[in-house]
Amino acid sequence: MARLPSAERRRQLTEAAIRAMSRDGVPRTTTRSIAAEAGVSLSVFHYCFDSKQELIESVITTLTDHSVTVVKEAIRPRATLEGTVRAGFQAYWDHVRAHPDEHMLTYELTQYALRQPGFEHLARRQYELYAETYAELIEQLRQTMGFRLRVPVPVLARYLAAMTDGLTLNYLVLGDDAAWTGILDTVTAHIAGLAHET
Amino acid sequence: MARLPSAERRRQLTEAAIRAMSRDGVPRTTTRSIAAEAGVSLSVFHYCFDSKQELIESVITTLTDHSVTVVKEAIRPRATLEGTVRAGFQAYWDHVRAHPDEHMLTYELTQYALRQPGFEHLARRQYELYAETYAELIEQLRQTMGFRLRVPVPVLARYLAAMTDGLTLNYLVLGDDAAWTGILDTVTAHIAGLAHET
DNA sequence: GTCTATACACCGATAGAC
DNA sequence: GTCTATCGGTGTATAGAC
Repeated sequence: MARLPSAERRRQLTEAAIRAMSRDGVPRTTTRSIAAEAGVSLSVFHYCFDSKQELIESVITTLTDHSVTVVKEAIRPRATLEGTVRAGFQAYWDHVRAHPDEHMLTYELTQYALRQPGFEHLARRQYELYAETYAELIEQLRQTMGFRLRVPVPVLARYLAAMTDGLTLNYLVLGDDAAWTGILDTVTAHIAGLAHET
Repeated sequence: MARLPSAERRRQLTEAAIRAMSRDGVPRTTTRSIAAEAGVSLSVFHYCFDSKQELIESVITTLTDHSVTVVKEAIRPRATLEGTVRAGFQAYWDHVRAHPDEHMLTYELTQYALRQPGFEHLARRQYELYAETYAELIEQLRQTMGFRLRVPVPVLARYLAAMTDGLTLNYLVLGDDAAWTGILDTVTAHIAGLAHET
């Protein structure tokens, strides 16, 4: 087995864990299966990570940063405010439909973190980061496109984060792609209606 | 050990499992800990249930029916439509704040069911039942209080189910009780605004 | 520092005695 | 119906080779 620096091995094992957990689910993913997926022995795993928890912490931070990137890239100014909101939701929704396993995994890891003593902060960081990301994007759009909001930015940001979270989870459970267009339309109209021109 | 009929033992074990899982989380709840919580031996457990999966199926159906009852009891006609919606959200929200562990457990069990081959139908049944319950309540309120809706009932029902689900999960992760009143106000105004008098 | 081999306690599940 | 013994598999730890 090639001798690689520990940092590189950690990256390999983290990516292997994301693949294995997305495919098999968190509970069924064992340290042995992660090591096999990365092509190393179980002992190498425990040389790079003190425990399975430490590996999962690495997985959570990696995936959280990725999700924030997805949301940030989904939203950018268009011709009208309603069009901007619609395109943003659509881009995010397309990502959910294209990568359901990855989104499912983030929910599983949230539950894992909430139940693991000393890991609650990772779940909170994840959800706070979502709300902060939405808040930044709203503020940015507000300045670029010029409008006022009928509700405070932090309230709208948390509402957006929670609502998209709920829609995503319900889609992952129920599927039925066609059923959500009407809901996205209703939500889009609501959000756009919360803003008015200055 | 007293010799009880198998059906009674199943009920005891199901209730013991709900207590143990709410307290310790699903992954940490072992068949041995459930048996101990119910005051029986491990073998009695495997006499009443073929597997841990079969016990969990019993837990899921029990809790799903309970959640539906909570939502149904939360919503009943008041003086105004906005007041009805507000009181409904408030009653549901009070239940979430009073029993966070039970709500957390339902999310964990949803994830469990989605990942367990042959159990996906339990997760779907759960979420379909929520949407159906909301649809029934909307229809019932519509006839009692007399109003029309700007969106089809099934769309509004699914939207309500998904949104309350997302708000609940975000509250369970972030806590911060005070932060959600503004969001509940915004949502209440939106939902009430989707209806108009006939 | 990196990797191999092996051992241990615990889990879910089952067979078989009483 | 109830219990003991036991199985393969899991997370974790460590002694020691390279």
